[in-house]
Amino acid sequence: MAKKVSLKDIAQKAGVSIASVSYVLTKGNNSGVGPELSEKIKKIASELNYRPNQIAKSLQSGKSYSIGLIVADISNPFFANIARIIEDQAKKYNYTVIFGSSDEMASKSSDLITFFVNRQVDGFIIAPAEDSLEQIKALQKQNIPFVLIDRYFPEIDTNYVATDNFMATFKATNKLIESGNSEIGLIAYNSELYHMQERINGYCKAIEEAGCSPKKSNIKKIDFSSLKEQINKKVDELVLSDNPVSAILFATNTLALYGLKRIDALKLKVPDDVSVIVFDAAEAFDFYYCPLTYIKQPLFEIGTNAVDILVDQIDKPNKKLSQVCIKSTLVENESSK
Amino acid sequence: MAKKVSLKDIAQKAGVSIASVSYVLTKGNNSGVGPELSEKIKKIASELNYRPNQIAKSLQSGKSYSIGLIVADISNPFFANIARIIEDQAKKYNYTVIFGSSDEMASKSSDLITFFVNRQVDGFIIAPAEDSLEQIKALQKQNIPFVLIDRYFPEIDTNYVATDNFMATFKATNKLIESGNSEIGLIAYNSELYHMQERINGYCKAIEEAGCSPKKSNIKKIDFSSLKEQINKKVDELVLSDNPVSAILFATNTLALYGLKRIDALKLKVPDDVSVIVFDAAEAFDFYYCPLTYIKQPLFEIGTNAVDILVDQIDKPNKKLSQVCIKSTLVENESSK
DNA sequence: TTGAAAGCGATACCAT
DNA sequence: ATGGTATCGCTTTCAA
Repeated sequence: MAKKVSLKDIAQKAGVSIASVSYVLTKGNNSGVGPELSEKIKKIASELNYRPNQIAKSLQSGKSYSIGLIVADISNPFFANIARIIEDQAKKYNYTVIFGSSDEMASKSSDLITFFVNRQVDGFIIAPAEDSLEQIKALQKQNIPFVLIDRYFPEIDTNYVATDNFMATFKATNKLIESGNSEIGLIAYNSELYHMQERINGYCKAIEEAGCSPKKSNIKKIDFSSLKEQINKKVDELVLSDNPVSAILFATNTLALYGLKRIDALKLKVPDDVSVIVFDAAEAFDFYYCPLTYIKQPLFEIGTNAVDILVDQIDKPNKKLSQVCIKSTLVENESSK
Repeated sequence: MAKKVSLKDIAQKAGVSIASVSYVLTKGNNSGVGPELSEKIKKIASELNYRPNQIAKSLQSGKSYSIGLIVADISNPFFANIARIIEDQAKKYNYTVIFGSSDEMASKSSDLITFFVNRQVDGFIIAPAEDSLEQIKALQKQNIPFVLIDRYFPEIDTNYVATDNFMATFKATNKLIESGNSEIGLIAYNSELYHMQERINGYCKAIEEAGCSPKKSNIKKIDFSSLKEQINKKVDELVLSDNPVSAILFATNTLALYGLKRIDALKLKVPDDVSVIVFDAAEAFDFYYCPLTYIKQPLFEIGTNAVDILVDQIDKPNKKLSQVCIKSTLVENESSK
């Protein structure tokens, strides 16, 4: 790699001090440096195609202008979309985004956080993995700015931006009840994460308000790590039991993707045999024969807010925490009839 | 942010020099430092929870251990999947990935490259945008290591990893011919990018070998920036003309996504009314009523090879260039019958 | 208006 | 075996 041009090179060529060059190049016109000298330096800098070394700047300033984004899996459309929004928003503040996927595993998440802290990121945007509470607390203790997205921990006070998961599934379940479904199944992840708990709670609350009590047998929980192995059995339990459900609410779009495949394989028709509502849209559903009713999360707002809050927190470390909860909307289609 | 622990802090607490601390912490046991002192330093370092400042290391070593990934759009599943593979592979070498989306625009691509160069990335993995040839040449001239993926420029000698686009569409078109289709349409992007040209060439070659000459009216080109505005008209021109095609080859999965929606809207059935082959798989096709024949790109190989080659190039700047072309496979399903 | 020099944190050469 | 010190590129204080 050809050696890079530094302030020193410019200073030598111009026959001035490094300091003067620095002044001109960073402060612009009102640098205190004389106009002719100023011009000369600018000219040489551009001739030499000078590019400031961001690393050196960072070492000196203590700011890297980079943020670490940790999600479950960057290849998951939900997170890929958020990543794009975060990228664009971060660029507005001149921040760079470095990313990592935790695969919902605390150990990977922990490694990533350490890795990124060593690289001196100025802050984090994190969709925290199961059992990562301690890591988040550690971040807090070290006063490293961060914003949680998608999920958060109600027991600790942090910045977060998420949707109102409880209301979202509450409304969705109500919709299914209104459509005349009495037995409604829920397929969720087997997780203590707050967003998942809230989705389950919203479902239960709606059932209760309808005067029933939520049945354990209608709530199926699937392990993150063995989705494909468990989903068929859980779907079967819901729709093939003695008292089968007439509707299913899927707590994420990945669950729905595989769940619907099973429903199709069983030759059951949506919505005639089973009504369906899905949490989150996905391109995959574009071609489903029955247009799906789904809960639409405010991705753009989540992403932009997260960046705004993080950057603000980085600039003003004593700012009070921001906890943003944004409503999702229920997009009604045929599948919930 | 609580001030970070530095070598100096450890040195002070241990009553030794910074140099000794550095030796112990970087060289391990055979550091030349006495065993007792060694232990003492290690103990204090871990007590203080010392984390080396990667920025300082980078400044000193001239290596940032980060690579810039520039794709068209990180939220596009194709690139999101590649990003994940690159992330995992980079981690094996202790590299961090920072990413940016060019939206297929040369201007954005150029900004990103500059931005990342300033941040001292050690190298790039780039899916080059239209008209970005000059930027790539500039990278070359500056001796900055990079590997192109997905597309490359045949007129310049660079590292690249791509699939054999020509063979892929050649075989796909042949398949459609074998299935008895005489008029075959191609929907591609209106782009000079090599991968797109090769996909078009492969199609033409297959038609020629079948003893026909490719008709201009059967080849439809769509602008990147106005896909949704143009696709319906192009599909219509293919299937509703006086001499309609009986099969369509889509040059990317995004084109197919919208093209198939149009075909459905026209009440045409796949494959009875129109046979279809798609370049690349996508979750979106999982639910298409007719299982689609598609060209499966070797994503994993492309991603891992790109990282391997880049890291090798960073370590050995004089190494000769690697140009890797990996076959895609045609996954045959109902839609091409 | 200009510049010398300290310092950011870590490494490595060269003394002792 | 241990440590002083120059160095990476840049910013900023202080002095001239």
